[in-house]
Parts: sequence; structure tokens; C-alpha cells
Amino acid sequence: MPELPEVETARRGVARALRGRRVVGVVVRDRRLRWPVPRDLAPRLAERTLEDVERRAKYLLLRFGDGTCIVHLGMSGSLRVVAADEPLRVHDHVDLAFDDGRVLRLHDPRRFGAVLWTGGDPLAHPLLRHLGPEPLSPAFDGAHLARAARGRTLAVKAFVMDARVVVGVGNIYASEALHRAAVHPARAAGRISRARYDALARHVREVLEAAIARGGTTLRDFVGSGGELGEFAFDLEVYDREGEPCIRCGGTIKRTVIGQRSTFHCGGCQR
DNA sequence: CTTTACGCCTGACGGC
DNA sequence: TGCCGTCAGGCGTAAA
Repeated sequence: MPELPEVETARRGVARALRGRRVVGVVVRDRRLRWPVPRDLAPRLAERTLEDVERRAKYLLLRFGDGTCIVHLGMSGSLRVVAADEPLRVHDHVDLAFDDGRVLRLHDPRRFGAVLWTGGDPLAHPLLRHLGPEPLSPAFDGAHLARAARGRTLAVKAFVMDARVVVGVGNIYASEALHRAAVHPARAAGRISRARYDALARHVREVLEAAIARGGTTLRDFVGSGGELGEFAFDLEVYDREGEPCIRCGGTIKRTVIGQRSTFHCGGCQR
């Protein structure tokens, strides 16, 4: 389920397939997502042209000129672009039908995702307005992390997963970036040097870029918007490798829990 | 203000 | 074979 690389992969797929197309129909089979899908979604979208697909954090922004459809995939969501006669599967909750006969179909078993509508500037939406910088933007660097961490006592892993600090660093990539930067995930965020934050910021960026280049990590069932399976091969160094030897120092990978989330680190090389 | 815990859901898996 | 507990990639919200 989607971390930022998966969402970015979905964004590119949807944009390539449907940018410039006009909405000719909306079907909501189950509006009980994280928030109810608005009842007026269909009239809002009717006959509007999809001008672009953007991404802010893990939110997809389907730009329709004077309004934006905000889509979040939650923990189990995926998007596919299918033919209109594609058979439905269970948990296919929302369809946007376009004028070329194709359908953008949201599938979300756990229904932690969202489909919303907002007029005006979507970045001013309550869900988006307090978000930190994009991890692939110039605004994100070690100086930013060090500044934001001043006086903070929480574990650095929870810190980098806080969307007000930096967006898009999910549970897998938080463990991976901390391992590459040799920083212990439980270390207090405010007690990490500027130099180590420089390294961490660099590794966050690198691990996300590498994953995007491979179309997302995909542990089990991520499906890109065209229906293709994402790369299984992205080499996770610590995630889900409890008990295995560290590829860097030979130490043993440990599993702990930080902020109620599974956390993996090497007891040998992360300090 | 910061930090921590809790749900929202379905499904897959392991142990018995 | 079935049942039951545990866990899962997110994240807003409430409580402390």
C-alpha cells in the first residue's frame, strides 16, 4: 500500500492516461471511505476536463480547472485505468468514466482512503495546509530537519514520519533511510547533529527516488494505474528482515515498535 | 505547545 | 479443515 513512491507512480500513470480527457460519468458504489465521498461529486465533475494530475504528500490532486478532486489511497487503496466493460472486483468503490471510454477505478479494501472535492486552491484545504516540505524539493535538507528537531524529544523515526516535518516518509522508507544514514531510530530527534541530519536528508531523498525509479516498492499487492505490478525487487536493507545479518556491518537486524509502528534497524551500525 | 494512543476497516497468515 | 489472535504500507483526532 502506498507510500510516496507508489502514489507518485500512480500519479504519472493516471496523468499519462487521462490528462485532457473529459468526465462523462461518476459511479460511487460505496461512499463510506475515511470520510464520506461527497454526494455532489458527480455533478461537480460532470463534463469537466482533467487538466492535470498533481501530488502533494500522498494526496493526488485531480485538477479540473475551477476545482480539484483530492484522492488518497490510505493503506490499501489502488487506482487502475480500465476499459468501461472491465468486470468489477469487490472493493471497487468509485469510478470516474471519461470520454474516451476508459474508467479511473478506485479499489480500496480497508476504505482508509478518500475521495473529496474542493474548489479554489487545494493547497489551502484543511488536510493539506499544514504539511511540511516535499522530500524531493530543495526546501528539504539537513538544515530543515535540524531546525525542526530543536528541543524535540520524540524518536527520530516518528519525527521524520510526521507530515508537518516532511511529507511522504512512510513506515518502510523511514526505517530504510535511517539505516542508510546509520542513525538509530529511537534516538531523540533533538539530540542528533547537523551533520547526521544532512546524511539523513540525503538518504531519505535517495531511497525515495530509487523507489520511484522502480515504480514503487510493492510488498504484496500494489498495482500501478495501468494494472501492472510494481517492482518487487527494490532492495530493502532492513524492513521485514528481523534476524537477518546487516548487509553493511554483519550485525543482526532487530524489530522494535516506535509510535505503534514496526521498526527495523541494525543493532551494529545504527547509533 | 508536544507526545502518545487509538481507531477506522478488510484480509492474510500462523498456530493450534 | 476451521477458528482465533496478530499484524499490515496511513493518518486525523483525542487525550495526556
